Amino acid sequence: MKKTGESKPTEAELAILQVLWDQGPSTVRQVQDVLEAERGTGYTTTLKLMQIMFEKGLLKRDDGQRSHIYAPAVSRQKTQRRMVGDLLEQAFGGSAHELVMQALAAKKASPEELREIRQLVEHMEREQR
Amino acid sequence: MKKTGESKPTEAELAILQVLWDQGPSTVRQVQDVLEAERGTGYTTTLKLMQIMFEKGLLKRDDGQRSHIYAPAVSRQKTQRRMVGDLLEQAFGGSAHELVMQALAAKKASPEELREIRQLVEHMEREQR
DNA sequence: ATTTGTCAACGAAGGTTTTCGTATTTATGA
DNA sequence: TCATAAATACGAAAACCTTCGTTGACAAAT
Repeated sequence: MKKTGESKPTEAELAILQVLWDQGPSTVRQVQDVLEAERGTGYTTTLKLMQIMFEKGLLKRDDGQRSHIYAPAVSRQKTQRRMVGDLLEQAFGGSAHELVMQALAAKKASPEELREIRQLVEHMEREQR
Repeated sequence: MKKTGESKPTEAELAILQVLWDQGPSTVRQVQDVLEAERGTGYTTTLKLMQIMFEKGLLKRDDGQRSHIYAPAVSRQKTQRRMVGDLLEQAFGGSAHELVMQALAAKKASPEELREIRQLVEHMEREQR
């Protein structure tokens, strides 16, 4: 088993991970440019956060260059799954059914999305025999 | 429009809300008895938290009695919806499809649950015409 | 009336997250 | 070489969350 980032990312950390997941390995500046626009974060704030995340094992980094290149050390999938799992326990008492209901209510899903979701569920039902 | 609790509950606050949603209006002592067993929380800790939640508008209270009676000021549904909505934006970039997938992966849903979810989706698909 | 127990109130401490100011380092080019 | 720009490093402050010790009020039992 591999030992990756244990702690669950905070809100600000998650915003950084999103950028890195979307854009791939990036410098602090590149991440900050996005965050500046999105949330008005200052440069040193982003830098410090990314340094802490590196120490926590949430990010990897290549400091061979003048500007260090940061990359996620945790996968989007695993992080998402963990966060959903936490929410499921904390707010829904483990009822996936309830969570899905609220998710669909929170965001009007498009017909395409609904179809995808239905097919996913059907697939899981078939697999479960 | 009614102006209810704006802020999103923290983890400890959510645990208190759960108890109140489940048991109905309760004294600090009644809430604490549950939390004591669940997370080993001390009495004054629970009290302080509930006082803060009252100030924030997360709880209502009736102080007519010797022991104040606290009740949720926010509904379980709305809170759940808000939290799912936040997670959807923060961690899934708004993709409900992705979220549902991870939710089902995080917790193996039972055949009954899967059936319920499928029927829910089918219902929504029909409604959308 | 005094004691005993329960409760709300208050304040403060410890931890974590987030932000930012300042200093230091490094590359570039005049 | 020196000035400048851009980046990292460092430390500390501000805000928030969580916990708990202590105090005073109140009620019931003695």
